[in-house]
Amino acid sequence: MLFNDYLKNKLNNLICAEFKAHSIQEIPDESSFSIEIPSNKKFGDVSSNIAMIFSKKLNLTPRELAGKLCNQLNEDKFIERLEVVGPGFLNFFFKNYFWQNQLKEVVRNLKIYKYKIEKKRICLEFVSANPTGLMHIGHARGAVLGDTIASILEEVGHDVTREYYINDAGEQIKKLINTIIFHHKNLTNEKINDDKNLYPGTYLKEISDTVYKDNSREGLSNNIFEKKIIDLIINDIKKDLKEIKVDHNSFVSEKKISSKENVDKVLKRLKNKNLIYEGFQERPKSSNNQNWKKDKLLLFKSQKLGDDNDRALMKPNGDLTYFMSDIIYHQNKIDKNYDILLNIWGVDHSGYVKRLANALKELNVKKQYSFEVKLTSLVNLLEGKKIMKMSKRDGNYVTMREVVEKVGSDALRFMMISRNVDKKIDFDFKIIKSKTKENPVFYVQYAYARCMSLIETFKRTFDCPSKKIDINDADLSFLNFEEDKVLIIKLSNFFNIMIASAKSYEPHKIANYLYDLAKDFHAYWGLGKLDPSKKIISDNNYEISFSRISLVLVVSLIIKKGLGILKIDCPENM
RNA sequence: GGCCCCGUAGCUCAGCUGGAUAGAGCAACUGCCUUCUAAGCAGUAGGUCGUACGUUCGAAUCGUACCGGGGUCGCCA
Repeated sequence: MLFNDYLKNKLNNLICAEFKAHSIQEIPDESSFSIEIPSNKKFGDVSSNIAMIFSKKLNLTPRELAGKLCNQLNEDKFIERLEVVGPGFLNFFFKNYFWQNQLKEVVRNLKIYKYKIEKKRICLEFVSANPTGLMHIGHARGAVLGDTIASILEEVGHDVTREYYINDAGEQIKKLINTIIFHHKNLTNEKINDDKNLYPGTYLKEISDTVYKDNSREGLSNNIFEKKIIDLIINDIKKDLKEIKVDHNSFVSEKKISSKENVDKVLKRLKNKNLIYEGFQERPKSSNNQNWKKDKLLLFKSQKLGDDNDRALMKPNGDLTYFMSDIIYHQNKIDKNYDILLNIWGVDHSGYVKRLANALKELNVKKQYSFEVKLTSLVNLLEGKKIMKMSKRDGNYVTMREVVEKVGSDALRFMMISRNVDKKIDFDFKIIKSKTKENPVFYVQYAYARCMSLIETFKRTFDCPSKKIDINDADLSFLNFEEDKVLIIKLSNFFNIMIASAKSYEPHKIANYLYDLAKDFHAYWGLGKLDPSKKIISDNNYEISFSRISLVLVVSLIIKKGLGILKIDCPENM
């Protein structure tokens, strides 16, 4: 059993017994106390705050309870030493063979580890870039983040749908179609500028050419013409997503889901809740819509729920607002009985989250579900210290495609999740292309390659080129140095990182862990430089070499597993 | 102005959701290449965790207020 599970069980049982002895009915919450790896070695290999958590309930001081637990644990065959320290910490020092054995546990668990989670059905919506142009670097962040979160959630055992919501309705599509038609009719090569209310850029010119070349516009209904254009763009987006290994298994069309039937259904429910009315709104300050008229329209009583304003559901011309179709879309997900609706949106949608959450809550008072949104911050493209200008005005922004061509999928993916969502990312081409420690992708991959190289050297040295390194054949009792232990503890903590990452929807925890592990491993490797007796492969001692190479093997397995979840390659040599 | 996010070393960021002496990378300085991959390793230096109260055994972490920075407040999506 892995150390965390072992201690958790053990401590939990003891606490349960204490509760019983004190005639306390309730069952102690296993998740309320911690099993952690202290940053300071002095505080043990592992430490727990359990006594401080439960002492009050048991009417003891933390140190008293800790002492009691300590006495009962002292017989444990794996524990070398156990201390009660400070306010009541329990600090565990395990025997070496316990840690040596953990290495085998890690390998065993790599395939079969059962994460302790309650399995949920999760609908994860991400990317959902509008089909009006190619993806840019900001989209890439949402794409990689969403895809990676999905992989992590699946790894720990959830059931995840990766969904792309295609915004194929509304004003922007009209603008798109107008742009396509403009290009076709534009024989004099007139430029698009702001006041034309069209999308700038050469990309849509190409789309226009393709649409009109393949199939004459004649004979196509407006609907089919429109669909053809959107399909072309969506296919380009899909192609780009494939390049960075992002794959959705569900595409939902806004147009389709906003059927009259669905609209009526939602409106009826809102009406029953007395949340809609017909009224007027002031012209918004920021709107540059020249066609704006003060008109009667259907409104949602958002103010009642703490919003600044009531919000439009239907435009005067009968079209749905984005808000309305989004309610329908999310209602649809709730009706499909997902436990969790998780959305990855750009941070510019922040003001919109509460509004939608409120509407959904009102519509689903009795329903169990949770609605969560991760808002991704900006990405700056840098070349050294210089920020590359993203000129949106003329439509010539740096596309994700170009970035991938320059740095590859691995580097892009790693960078995009290396930071918490609410921090901006400086995507520096200079760093990302460098082969140094400063470039985290490289550093981790290099650690893996170094492991592979060591394993090869081991086989060469002991003349067993076809040998398969099996940790069960190794005598791990040679792994007695403090440095061995540090690495082993790190490795046996992998599954805890995974679950923490899944719980908080934060892939950067895994990225950071892998960087840390790589660092520890490189340090381990470096020991041989300072002290030849600590070389991983010592020419004259097969047994010691074999045990150390087993440790190296597990490092490589964990890196491979971790990078695999992040969908990043592990080159065998670099 | 309302709401959301951020403020940790000179710079870019972690900090395991309340734990013990706050950690990495870069930049600076010092060692280590007849090499188990120097594309690397070891070491030195660098901090009033924006400020002030509060919550408790204990706060970078939770709460409130303020200061500073960003985002957002459409009949765009």
